[in-house]
Amino acid sequence: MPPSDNLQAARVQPKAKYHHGDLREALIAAVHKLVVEQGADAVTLADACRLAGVSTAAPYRHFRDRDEVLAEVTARGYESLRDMAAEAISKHGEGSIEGITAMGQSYVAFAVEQQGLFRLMFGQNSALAEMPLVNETGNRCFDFVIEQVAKFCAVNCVEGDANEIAIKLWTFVHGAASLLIDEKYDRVAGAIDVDELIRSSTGPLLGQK
Amino acid sequence: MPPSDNLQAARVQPKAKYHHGDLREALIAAVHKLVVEQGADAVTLADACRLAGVSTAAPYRHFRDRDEVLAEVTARGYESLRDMAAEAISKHGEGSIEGITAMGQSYVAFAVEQQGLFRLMFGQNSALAEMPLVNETGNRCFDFVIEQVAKFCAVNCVEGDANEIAIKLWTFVHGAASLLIDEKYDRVAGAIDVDELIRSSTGPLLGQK
DNA sequence: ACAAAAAGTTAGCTGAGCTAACATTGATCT
DNA sequence: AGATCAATGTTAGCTCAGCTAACTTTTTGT
Repeated sequence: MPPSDNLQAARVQPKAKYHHGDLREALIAAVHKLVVEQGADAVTLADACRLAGVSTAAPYRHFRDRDEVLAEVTARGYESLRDMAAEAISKHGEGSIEGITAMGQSYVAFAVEQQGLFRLMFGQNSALAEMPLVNETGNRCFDFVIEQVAKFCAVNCVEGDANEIAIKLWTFVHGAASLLIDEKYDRVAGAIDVDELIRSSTGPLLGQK
Repeated sequence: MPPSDNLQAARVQPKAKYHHGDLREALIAAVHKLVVEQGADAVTLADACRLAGVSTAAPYRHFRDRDEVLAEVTARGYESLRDMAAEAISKHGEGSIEGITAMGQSYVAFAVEQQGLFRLMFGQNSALAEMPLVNETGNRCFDFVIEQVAKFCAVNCVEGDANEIAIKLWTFVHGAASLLIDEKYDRVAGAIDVDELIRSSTGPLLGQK
């Protein structure tokens, strides 16, 4: 009898032939799903194999090890976060405070919707941190955010170093996202309106009244 | 031949007798050390046993499972963080902005000095999050921080809800600590003076000019 | 059509978490 | 003091995940 039919039943793409077709992508998709659902630590390559309907040795034809799959998932997370930020900006126009605020809110939304992935992207994993793929997509993502805030500062002639202000805003939003998904806010207050928290802090941090 | 003599050599307290004496504390100390050095995910109960000079089955006389040891380490982390905050406040006096700033800086210092522990305290571990020991010490820690900021607000008659302001400050400091230890700041700027970052943001977030 | 490369498989190793059964020791009770 | 018992060690062994080696099947290129 085949082991754990429940997982095999949830197979992303049923495998009729000996060769899967696109196991590499299927594994990335499966690991992404598991990361989002259970957090990276709990993710097992073996479970991903069951989802994809292949043996536990199959991944090693496509990836060096478990970390390499996680790296791919992480990199795509950065790209996705960047896309969300870009969308927020383009909706309100570059250089507008609404755009900056929306970008911050989208950052938090990403963290909430994909907790496990967010933590993977920002957590400690020395192996991942050293991979060029992860670093490059990460840099592209952060650069975009900083760049947008700097543009805002330029347009609005806010005093102070644009880069420094951008970093402050990022710091705040990142703190909000982290504390929110860690459920730490619950300990010191009732339900918190994080969107409002960000809205009311963006101004002061930008040096406005 | 005995396995991994290098770890046995580093044994916290050499075991001469059959009974260790205080294995419970020795294991907590060993796990703490390993958490700080390598991060919680990489910590192995087996390694802790080697440090303490006992067999890998010994811990189960004192702890239900690996998570219960981590819970103890986490709880002590909260206590330690609270102590650092209390020290910062008492050094500058309650209700002073210097005390609030110092508290924020001590928060960051704790994160930097004990990265792995900080991440354990604020990361995702559903099993730990449900343990009363962890929750209670965590609450005591956060309550203290919030309480001090609220006191500051009361003394200085700052407008706005004291609790809300406290949460904003905490958010900012937590974000700074997280991004700093994740080395994300490096990607968008040269060396950052986090102490200065906190100093220059505390005022605006407190609603001051 | 056939050889080579790509991409699967099974079997098996290591090492960690954990349990069960057994051994040793220190504490307690008479 | 000596016997007993609870506490706290140990060894052996189970499961399961990561990973490798050797083998098999399919696809691809000449």
